[in-house]
Amino acid sequence: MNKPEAIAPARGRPREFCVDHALAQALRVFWEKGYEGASLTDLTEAMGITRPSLYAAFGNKESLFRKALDLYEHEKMSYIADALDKPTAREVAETMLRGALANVTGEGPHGCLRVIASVACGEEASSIRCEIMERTKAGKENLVARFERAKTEGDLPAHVDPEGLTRVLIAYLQGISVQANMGEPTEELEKLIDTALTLWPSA
Amino acid sequence: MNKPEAIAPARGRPREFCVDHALAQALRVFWEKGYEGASLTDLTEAMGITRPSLYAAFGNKESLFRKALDLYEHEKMSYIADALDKPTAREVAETMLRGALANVTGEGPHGCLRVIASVACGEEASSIRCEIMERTKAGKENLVARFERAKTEGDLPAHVDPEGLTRVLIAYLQGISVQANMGEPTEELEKLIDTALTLWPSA
DNA sequence: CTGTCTCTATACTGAACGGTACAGAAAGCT
DNA sequence: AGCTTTCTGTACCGTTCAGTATAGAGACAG
Repeated sequence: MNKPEAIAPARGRPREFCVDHALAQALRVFWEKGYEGASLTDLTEAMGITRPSLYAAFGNKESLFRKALDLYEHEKMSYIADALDKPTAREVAETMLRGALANVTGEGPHGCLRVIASVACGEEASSIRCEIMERTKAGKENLVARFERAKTEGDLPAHVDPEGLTRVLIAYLQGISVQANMGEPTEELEKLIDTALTLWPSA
Repeated sequence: MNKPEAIAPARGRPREFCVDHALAQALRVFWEKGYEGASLTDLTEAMGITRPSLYAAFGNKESLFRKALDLYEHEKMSYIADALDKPTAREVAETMLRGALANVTGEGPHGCLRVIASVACGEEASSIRCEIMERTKAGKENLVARFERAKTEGDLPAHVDPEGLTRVLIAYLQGISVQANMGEPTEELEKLIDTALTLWPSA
């Protein structure tokens, strides 16, 4: 659509706000309130811009959300890539769990944007739900492949089902998000993680 | 407030709809859309009554939701009481997990009303969220007590933390709800449960 | 300077929101 | 028959929703 646009030719009146900063503020609002719960008034007030500026810069509410979701995954879910690189399945799981806990109880709203947005969206925003489902499914398949590799490498027992184990791990992550969203303190969720790791299959 | 009202004295024009049936329809709408996602138009259309009738019979939207939540817990979450009566911790867990799966993938919308409503509600409906949090906390404490008993009875190993194990079990349930809500098929979630039971601590 | 381009700000659109006033309809009581 | 009581249906309240038309402000090219 756009050419590489090299260095912006800077024609016309220049924009008075920083797109990246505005997007970061929008992310925070979506994270707190979900997609449908975030009104344009909430968004524009947090972003410090007016509605026409928002529409000119980001298209519409849905495309703004998609950009915010990209930013979220890039900034807040980077622990997933780290986790997949760990040498053993147990370390993969532990890195995922502790990374998720830091994310959902650290700075920013409590809970995972993916879970909040997908559970909260009505049918009018079903394309949002589909988008999140697809991204979640892609992440799941990476984990299944990782645990299958772990089986061949002998750091998971032969009797475990990689698919089931992945769903268990994802359930932990979703449960942590839901409980953090309900305000459970970090220490309580650490107990959850410690117990989950106690249950984790040993080779 | 109301006296026991014995047999209704039946003064004035009688009501033309069945309150229980209307409440059941309201429950279905809240279950599909969450508290804020369910509009009065959605509700009255599904219930087959007009707005003034709804307000006369149920008070307002929030009190209608509370009554619907009562009905939901009584009708759809009865497996919890069954589970707590099982003789071993493993059977408690298995009954909870399979009961929850039947509930969130059976007839009716997919996912647990508690999870949907608590995650989806914005701050204007925070009293709803608080209500759900308290009910969830009460259920959690029952489970902790049950697992502590299981430890004294020797069907849980001494090293497990009942609190952590309860949070793990609740995370399973919440994860099942979130994944069912995303449309995952029953068989996939059975894999989750089977693996979770494989991991469950043995005495 | 004049044009042209792109941004900003005000003010608005029609629709949907939760909630209600009011008038009429249907029952029991006397 | 009235009279009272309670339900029903219509039509509305003010507010908020996502999205936009329009006018003006500010930067560049010529």
